[in-house]
Formats: sequence, C-alpha cells, structure tokens
Amino acid sequence: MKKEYSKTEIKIKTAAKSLFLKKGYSATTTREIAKKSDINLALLNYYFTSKWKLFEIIMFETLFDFLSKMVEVYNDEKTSLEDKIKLTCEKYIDMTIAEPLLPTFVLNELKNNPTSFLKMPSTKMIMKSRLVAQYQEGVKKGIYAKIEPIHFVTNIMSLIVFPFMCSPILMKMEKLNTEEFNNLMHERKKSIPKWIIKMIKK
Amino acid sequence: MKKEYSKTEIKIKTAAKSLFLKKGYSATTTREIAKKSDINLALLNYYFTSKWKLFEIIMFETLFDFLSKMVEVYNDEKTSLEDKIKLTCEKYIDMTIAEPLLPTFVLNELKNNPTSFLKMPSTKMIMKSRLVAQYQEGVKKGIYAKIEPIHFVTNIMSLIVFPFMCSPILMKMEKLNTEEFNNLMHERKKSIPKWIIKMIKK
DNA sequence: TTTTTTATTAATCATTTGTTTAATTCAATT
DNA sequence: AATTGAATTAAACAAATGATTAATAAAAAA
Repeated sequence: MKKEYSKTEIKIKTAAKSLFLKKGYSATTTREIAKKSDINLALLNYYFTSKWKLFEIIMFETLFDFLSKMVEVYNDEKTSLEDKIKLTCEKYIDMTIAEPLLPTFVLNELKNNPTSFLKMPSTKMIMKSRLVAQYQEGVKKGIYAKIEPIHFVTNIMSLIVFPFMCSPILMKMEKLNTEEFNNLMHERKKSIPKWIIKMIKK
Repeated sequence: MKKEYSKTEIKIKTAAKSLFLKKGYSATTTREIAKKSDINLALLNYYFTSKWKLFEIIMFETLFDFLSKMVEVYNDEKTSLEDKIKLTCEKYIDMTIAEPLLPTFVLNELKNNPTSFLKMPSTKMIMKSRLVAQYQEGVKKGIYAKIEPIHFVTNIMSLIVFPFMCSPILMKMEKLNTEEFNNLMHERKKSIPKWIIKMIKK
C-alpha cells in the first residue's frame, strides 16, 4: 500500500526531515533542503509539488510511525499492566534519545497548524488500548486508585517526554553534556514505572 | 532599573508577543506586527533596531516574569513542602491557562536557539530553592523516598506543563472544546499534588 | 516664537523565498 | 539505432520580507 520512493525522493525526505526537526517548518528553506540532499532545487517541486506538501508527508509518516510503535506496546496481549508501563518507558525513552528533537517539533507544528493532525490515524486508539482497559480492570478489582484514564495516560507521557523538551534548561541547570543528560533519561526508564505505580496504588 | 517603554513601544511589544507565541519567530513577519500594533512598519526598527532584537527583549522578559513567579513559591519561608507543591500547581496551571501557547513557544524557540537562554537569570535558583531543600530534609528524616532533586522538580513540572503542550492531541482524543480542556487542567490542580506526594512517600 | 529634538510616514532597496519554465541529459522501450 | 518518457538542470519570475532612507509632523526646549 505504501508509496515506493525513489532514491532521490528519499534523499529529499531525509534531508527535509532533519532540517524541519531542527529549525521548524518556516525557518527551513527549500534551498537548504536541496543543498543538504544534494539535489537540484526544482526536483523538490517536481517530486513533492510544494514545500508544504513535502512537510505534510513527513509529518504524517513521522506521527504514524510513532503512534504505531506506541499502540503496539499498549495493546500487547501477553503483558501485565505494570510490564506495559515499563515497556512503554523503555521503548519511548530509547526512541526519544535517538530523535530528541521530535517531540518539541511535533507539538510546536501542531500548535501552529492544528488541522494538519485531523487526518491522523485515530489517536483515539490509545484510549481504547489494552493498557487503559487493564488499568480500569485494576480499579474495579480495588487494586488501583481511580484516576480518569485520560489523566492516567497523560501522566505517563508527561513524565517520559517532557524532560526531553526541557533538555536545554536541564542541561544548563545541572551543567550537563549530551551524554550525561541521556544517562539521566536512562535512569528514568526504571524510575518512572515505579513512580507511576506508586501513583495509582491505593 | 527597568526600561520605561512608551505607548508605541508597548503596542509593538504586545502585538509582537502575541504573534510570536502563536506562530513562532520565523513565521511572524514585521509587517504583521506593524499591522496588528497599528504602527508604521519603520517604527519597529526605529524603536527595536531589528526583528531579532525585539524578539530577544520579549523572550527575556517573558522568561524572567515566569521564573520570578516560580521561584517566589519555591522559596516561600512559611509553607510546608506539600503546601509548596499545591501552590505551585495552582499558580502555574492558572498561569498556563491564561497563556497556553507559552510553554511550547518557549521550549521550541529554545531548541532552535539554545544560546538565547544563556543570558537568563540563573535557572540554578530552582535547584537551590527552599522546595528542594525541604524535600531533602524529608529524605534525611526518612519521611520521603530518595529521588534525585533534578528528577523531583522535573516530575512536578512535567505533570503540570506537558498536558498543555499536548492540548491539540488531548482535545482531539476526547473531543473537548477549550472550556472542557481547561476543566481537565483545573482538576489537575488538586490531583497532581496527591500524585507527587504518593510518588515521594515511602 | 523659533529652534531643536523626537516621532511618524510613505516609498524604496536589496535579499530571500517558493515555484515555474524551458532546455538538456539519462534510461528504458521499440 | 531511434524514439519516447522520465529525471535533472540552470535560469528566471513574482511575491514577500527585513531593513533603510529621506521627508514630514509633532513635541519639547530654547
């Protein structure tokens, strides 16, 4: 189903994504993209019609990739709720260490242009995930304190993602280099599940 | 000490801030600023030299305002740790409801231009605040579980701020309008302190 | 009032930017 | 080998953008 991209198209998309992530949509020029991907400027429009279309494609694929990976963990049939939380932290922290600019980029562009998200594969899948169901079962059984599911999932994501978005501040506050900062995030792979479980335990 | 701004300068700054917050630095044009503030385009450069200088001034004042308000609560001599957490949540959630675009804007522009932050009034004040000290006292006394202070303050801010940055997603997921979303955030003023305290209790 | 300084304006400049055109090269097909 | 269609290129266009200029209006100082 997925469109097959030629080498040139991939070069353009790769360069464009890296620039969009770093500088945002508006601050990135088509000439920069052409230069970085080592193609002629006109090819950008030849293959992708316009800067905006190219951006939309990259945005969609990026979000789609991310959501797919996320839902995969959320919906695993074999794992317990607490394992799911652990796996979520591990997976998403690793993913974000690999692409630390992504969360701020996505949320910022989403702010600038909320409609570009409407086409997205239903984000509602998260609320209907096994993770949420398992938590609610736990509540019924009296194991967990009752928290609205929307708050529950928001809390997990907040603790995982926000520190990355604050990295410039945290690194300045604690005089960290990138490696030290990443270590701090690695620590959180073990801590966040503990914190979350404390939060939901009665 | 603070510079006195003329009426015209305030008009420019107000319009510019609102546009920068909404669209970011690059996507905002000087002509838009001039139009919105109802001044002649040349006055922008007359008073502020350049778009970038104007932006720096706005950025600095915004961050300074925010940090001042934050540190004020963190360093209150009268309140207990748990009260400080409650007050922080209340104050910052209210602040962010009033200016919901600010966190994403700040963190994004900071990502694009990390140096613009170096001039900032020491963010280190947070780590040396009474709030952190009180938490560490509690750890010594054996009341609280030991968490690195940097994680402790990060967690508080994460739970408070991140949901605002996700508002487009949350609103779509739960089909909320702005009022309903704000209510959700108001709820968190009471919940977050409870969650944080559970997190740090042994 | 006259002079001087400050504030405001319209017009313009020099770049930059996204996009298009028309010509050329390359690759596949006949 | 000739032909056709796709890929690539250099050049150019039109609009937008940040900034400046030179002239004028308003306010303050003399």
